[in-house]
Amino acid sequence: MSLNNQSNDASFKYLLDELQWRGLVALSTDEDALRKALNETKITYYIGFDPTAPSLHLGNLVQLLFMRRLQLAGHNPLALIGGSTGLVGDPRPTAERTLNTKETVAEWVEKLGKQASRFLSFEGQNAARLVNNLDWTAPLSAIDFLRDIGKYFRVGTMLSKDAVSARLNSEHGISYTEFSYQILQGYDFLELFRRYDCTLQMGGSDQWGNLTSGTDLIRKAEGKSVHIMATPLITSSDGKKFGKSEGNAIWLDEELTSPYAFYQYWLNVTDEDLEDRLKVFTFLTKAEIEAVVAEHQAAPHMRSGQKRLALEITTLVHSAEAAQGAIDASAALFGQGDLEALDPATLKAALGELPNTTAPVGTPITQLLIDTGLVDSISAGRRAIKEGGVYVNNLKIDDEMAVLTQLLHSKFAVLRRGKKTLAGVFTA
RNA sequence: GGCUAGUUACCCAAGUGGCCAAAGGGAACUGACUGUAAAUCAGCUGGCUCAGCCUUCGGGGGUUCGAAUCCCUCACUAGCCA
Repeated sequence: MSLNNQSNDASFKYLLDELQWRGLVALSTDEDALRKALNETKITYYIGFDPTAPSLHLGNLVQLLFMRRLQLAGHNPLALIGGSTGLVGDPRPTAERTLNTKETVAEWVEKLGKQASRFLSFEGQNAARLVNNLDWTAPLSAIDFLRDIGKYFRVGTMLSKDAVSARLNSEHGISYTEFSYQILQGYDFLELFRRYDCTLQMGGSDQWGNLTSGTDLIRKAEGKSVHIMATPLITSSDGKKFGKSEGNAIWLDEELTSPYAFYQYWLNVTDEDLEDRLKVFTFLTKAEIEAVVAEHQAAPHMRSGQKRLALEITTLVHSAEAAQGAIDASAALFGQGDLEALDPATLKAALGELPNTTAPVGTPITQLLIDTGLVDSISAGRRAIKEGGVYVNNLKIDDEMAVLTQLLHSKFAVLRRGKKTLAGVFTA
């Protein structure tokens, strides 16, 4: 981690101006009041992360870095892990969520808390604090909940929230459980306001309805006005979903998305999105980003911008060592020279960065494709070969029944599907 | 509680007794072209011991030589009525 090297861009007079320049603020409450609050006082703010998976993903990273920027300006971060909200599930516009068991959610709370902690500083005057909303919702009885909190919520307002109305208008409808979600999130903000004097909640703009439910509740229950800032939904210019590769989410956990795969994801960012990504995901200053973009545009085929972006983020999320490993592996495997020319040590290290398997000579190529996760079934493997999309050591395989024969340095093989999906094979 | 309509592969959606592993579209994947970019064009998308076989059309049961298609039942969803 390199928390110490991070800083905001001193060329901005107001923090909010920098945040806006980075494209992080799509919506907020009273902008002038917020600008003043952020510059003239030190406030306490929070963002919630619900345990809906065993790891945080790139969408969460946007929020974590958003938090970090405020912390760098001296404000006090509260990272909330939704131990209770994760048990309920916020309404997705499409369909009802499947509930996870309490044990699973508890396990994920633990994991997400650890992950989130790496992006914030837990030292100094404005050290970050990790909180879990299960701490204040678990002791609450259903009756107290309905009397003390439910009374502040109007059903008409609740129904009008986008997430709810979208579901009501869909053929899926919405369960009472998910309908209630906004009350829980609103209550979180109130509780954090009472406990920590937390006066700002941030989140994605798709959470707007849930964010306002908190400010409304605090206004009604405490007669105080508090703030919200919402980031825009990050989109890709090519229409693909942001943060997805081959349909899979990009996770921050290296077990789920290897540093190599993570690095490659960023290296493949399309030119049009480059500048936006640099602003959101790196701590480079405005001047630095302008320079990186200018250099990139002068020679787009060199991909210097993507390389810088990938290096910065991989270092941030994993480590400088992991980033270097990914760079070396990428250079070795995507290099012009033939694989035969690589020395055994470099090759071994590069293959180690990829999904890999160990198998003896004579193993069917289709089996190797499955073992390394390049395809899901034998049929898919055969199909891939038939389509001309499978290579071993850069040689196209055209026989569906082909087996492993050619090795590099008599121990390795580089398996490739398509242009850039690679895997390694070691022979015992 | 009652009535009506609905539940099809990753998503949307056609199919109302055999010609259905299931039209079409989207998305993904592969190929060509490129810069590990975008756009475009083409191919392809249940599984397997692959000229054949097996499992799929909300769950279970039934009718039939034969069911995604007909009947019963359960679950879920929407709308209307109470």
